[in-house]
Amino acid sequence: MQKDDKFVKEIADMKQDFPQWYTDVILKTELVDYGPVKGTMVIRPYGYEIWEHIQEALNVRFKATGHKNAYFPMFIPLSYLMKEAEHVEGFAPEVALVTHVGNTELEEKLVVRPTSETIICDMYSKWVQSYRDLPLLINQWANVVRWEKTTRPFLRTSEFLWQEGHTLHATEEEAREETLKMLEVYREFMQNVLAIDVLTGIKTEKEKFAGAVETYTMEAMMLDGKSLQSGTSHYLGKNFASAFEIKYLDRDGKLKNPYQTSWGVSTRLIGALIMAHGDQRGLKLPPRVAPVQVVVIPVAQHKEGVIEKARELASVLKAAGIRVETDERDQSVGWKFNEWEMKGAPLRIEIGPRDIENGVAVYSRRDTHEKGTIALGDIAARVPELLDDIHETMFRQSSEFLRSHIVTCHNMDEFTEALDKQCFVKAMWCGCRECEDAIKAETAASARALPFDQTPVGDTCVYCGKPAAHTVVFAKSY
RNA sequence: CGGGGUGUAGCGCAGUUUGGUAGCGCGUACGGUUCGGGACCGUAAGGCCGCGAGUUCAAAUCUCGCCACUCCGACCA
Repeated sequence: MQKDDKFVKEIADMKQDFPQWYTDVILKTELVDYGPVKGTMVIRPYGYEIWEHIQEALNVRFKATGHKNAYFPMFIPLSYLMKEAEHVEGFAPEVALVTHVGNTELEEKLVVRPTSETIICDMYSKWVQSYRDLPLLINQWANVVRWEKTTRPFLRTSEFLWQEGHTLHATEEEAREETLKMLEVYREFMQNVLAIDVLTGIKTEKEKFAGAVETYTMEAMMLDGKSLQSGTSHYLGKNFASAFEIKYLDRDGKLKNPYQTSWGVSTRLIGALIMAHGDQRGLKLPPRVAPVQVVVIPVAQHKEGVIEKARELASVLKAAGIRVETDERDQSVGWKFNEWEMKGAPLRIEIGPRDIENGVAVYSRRDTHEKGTIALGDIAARVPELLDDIHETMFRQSSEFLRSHIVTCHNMDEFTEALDKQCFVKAMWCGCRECEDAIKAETAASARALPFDQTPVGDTCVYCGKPAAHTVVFAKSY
């Protein structure tokens, strides 16, 4: 009993300092471990399986939109990176350089890819000859390296896993359409797979991708009110195509540069779902990516027939296509309940002598902590329904949390007050870089997105009072 | 790169002020009793006290140097 209180308090303390809670919970639940090289992380099997489910769900969507997967090298000649001016400037400070092989200095230094636009464009320039080769729709799953100064597992690590799509199109219109289409693919994925509602919009000039004409973003709200850029889609125009001399012969017999897009999401998504759904008890994983969707816990498992019944239930569920695990470890049930709640399993099923006698099993939902019983014969039918309902409930909670934490502000007093209350700030902005920088310097909040819905929330810039041009959402971010 | 903090068992820490046998909790292994919300008893294994010099009869402890990690600021999926 005393131990229980101590544990609850321990978790409550974690929640007070949210970043600390985050770090503790992902280490305790064995999602990751720290790598020996500073800023790197080891993704352990439990965490990696979440990534695999994310990959599966995205690949289904990419196939549906006509994209094919491919793979490009990790090493990029330094000269490639230098070809697009803004791109070099943006990435140079954080690229890792390979200068030697053994004792021999390399003729041309190699960068470890921070992103693959350059090497992919180099290949595309060989592949594209005719308008018949367009559109070119390719995605790659890869690791990239960005040597950041401060790191946090999943949210920002020196190396991370991601997916990057790179497409070429004959017309600007089609490329712009592609950019928005992929943003929508991401948004729909966040809603229907990760159960996270997001704010979508356009990045300001200051925040956009180095080398892009326009960057679209989806921002997810973490439980402490901070924003996490969870995915981006860029319209690149001809910036890279002209730098890399990608040319095709059009119907009219003229050589032209195609229009380009790129878009990506990373293992940061795992960080997003932890920080957007977690609670005092630990992780709360959305059912569609949870490595263990249902955990079956035999109660009084030493008694005759209990383990057998638990295994039988699990095999029924497995046959119904559910990821299920029977926890037969020699621990008390209370211990197992707590551990699986901390690890975020969406649904728990308890089966003990009493239940067997009554012909039922007890379930407990991770999202609402609601408990109930299911007749043993209905398990295969009821559990999938419950998992779907858990997903819907989690998304609704996420959506309500986001929508109720966006505050419209007309002056800087309201602005700082809203930030203190851990909210996103919706305000007007004149569009100048000076105001954007000044707001960041004073409040630590950055412009996250110009929402698609540009309904004015005032007519003067919240900072300088000049006539305003944009509705912007500001927030502190990870 | 600027400012703080911490390095002692797998993890979390005490011990350092005032030098004198290397400790506690959790975890691990073995044996037993338990099991409907983090059970208990017993036994055991596990240490370059961050690294290097110095002072001393004697250093986790004092002195000097170095290193690593971490939090807060500037940069970022």
